[in-house]
Order: sequence, then C-alpha cells, then structure tokens
Amino acid sequence: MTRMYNPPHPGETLREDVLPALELTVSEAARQLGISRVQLSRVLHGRASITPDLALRLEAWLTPEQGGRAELWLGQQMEYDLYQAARKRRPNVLPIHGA
Amino acid sequence: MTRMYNPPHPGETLREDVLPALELTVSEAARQLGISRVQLSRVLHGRASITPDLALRLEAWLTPEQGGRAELWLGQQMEYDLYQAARKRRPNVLPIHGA
DNA sequence: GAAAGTGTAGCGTGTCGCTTTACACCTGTC
DNA sequence: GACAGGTGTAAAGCGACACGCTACACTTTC
Repeated sequence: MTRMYNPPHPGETLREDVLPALELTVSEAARQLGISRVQLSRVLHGRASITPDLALRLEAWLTPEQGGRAELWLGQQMEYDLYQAARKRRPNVLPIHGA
Repeated sequence: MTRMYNPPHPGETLREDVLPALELTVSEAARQLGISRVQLSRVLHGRASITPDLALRLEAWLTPEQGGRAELWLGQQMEYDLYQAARKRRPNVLPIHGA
C-alpha cells in the first residue's frame, strides 16, 4: 500500500526515450501507428492514456528491445492512474475486521 | 507477446474466492465498500471493470492476506482488457524497420 | 404471505478516447 | 518575404462505459 513515488506518464517515456531513439517525427510515428497525429501528441504530453489498443499497436510496431511489450506500457499507465486516483479521493472505507 | 491463456475477469475472483471467505452478502459488501449493490453485482459478473477507485476501496477494505493490493486487482483487470482487445481487433501496424 | 437477498434491464449523467477541422507558432529553404 | 513542414492544442461530434437510482422478477427463509 506504500506508493510514495510519483510514477511518470507512459507518454512521457515514449516522448523522451523511444521517439528520439527512432529519429522519427510525431507525424510519421502517428502515421505508422495508424492513429491521428493529434491523439499521439496528446498521449506524448500526458493528456490521453495508453489504451489497450494503443499498447497493442506499440507492441506490433516496436522491437522488444525498443520497448515493445504491451504489458509494460499498460502497466505503467496503471501505476500512473492508480497514483493519480489515490492522490485526490481517498475512498472512505473501513477495514473489514477492524484489523 | 505470447498471451495464450484466457485471463479471468477480476470480478470473478472476487465472487468466487474473496466474498465466500468473508461470509458476506453482496449487499453488505457493497455497503461497506461505499458503492451501490447494482454496481458491485455488475463487477462480480464481469459486466463492469475494476476501476482505480474500486481497487483503492478493496485495498482499504481487505487485509493484505485477503487480497488487499490495489495493483493486483488493477493488474488482473489490465490482463483481462488486453486479452479481450487482442482477441478481436488486431491493429494493422507494421514493425518499424521491417524487423 | 412477508422479508431479505439477488441479478438485471432501463434511464440519466458524467467522463474520456478518438477523429476531424482549424488555428497559431516555429523552423527551414527558396 | 513567402512558403512548406512539423508541432501543440482547442473545439465539435461520436461512441463507449462507469455509476447511481428505480423497478422488476426470482429464490430462499421465516
């Protein structure tokens, strides 16, 4: 239950690590991934999430060495979403036995 | 990239393993979790997903031995969603260097 | 028969992913 | 200076879905 670190948005990883290594423009990457340039830009800036569909596209697009594992992208998104959810509303739920 | 097994919906796990061990009714569990009975029933039967909010509620409610880890619930939901997404639409994306 | 528990359909609301269009900005080259 | 290409982003429209509420039918237990 200790989640002290601030997980980065996976789009940030994509923007800072993956795309520069590929030497591709955002427009060209979006074209190859089969999504719109606008949507990819939103993901890269943390304004949209890595969806299962996008994770599968990244897996089909990248080599395993470049980060082509759908579970990794989705898992990082999950960590991010969980942290953001815990940061604001903590649900008012009591432990079950009082334990 | 090999995802050959059929991951169960996490609500199924909740219905078959967790709730029986607690000897609680669905209505009472929903009340303690702070969600509606209808919504919990939908989750238990795979008609609704484990959201970050619900995962945090489960974590606050259950002891760690009972399965009280938000990441586990969300991760199982992720596996399920990923498998379902891969099962139907496979995105038409080419590998990046023809590799 | 009454009460409690359950599954589920239907409705309304809010959120969000996604595309398309459009705009403003920056950079290079002619 | 004009023009083209790349970029970020806002707005509009659509579809999907989580969620609560109400309502109904069914079952079991008293």
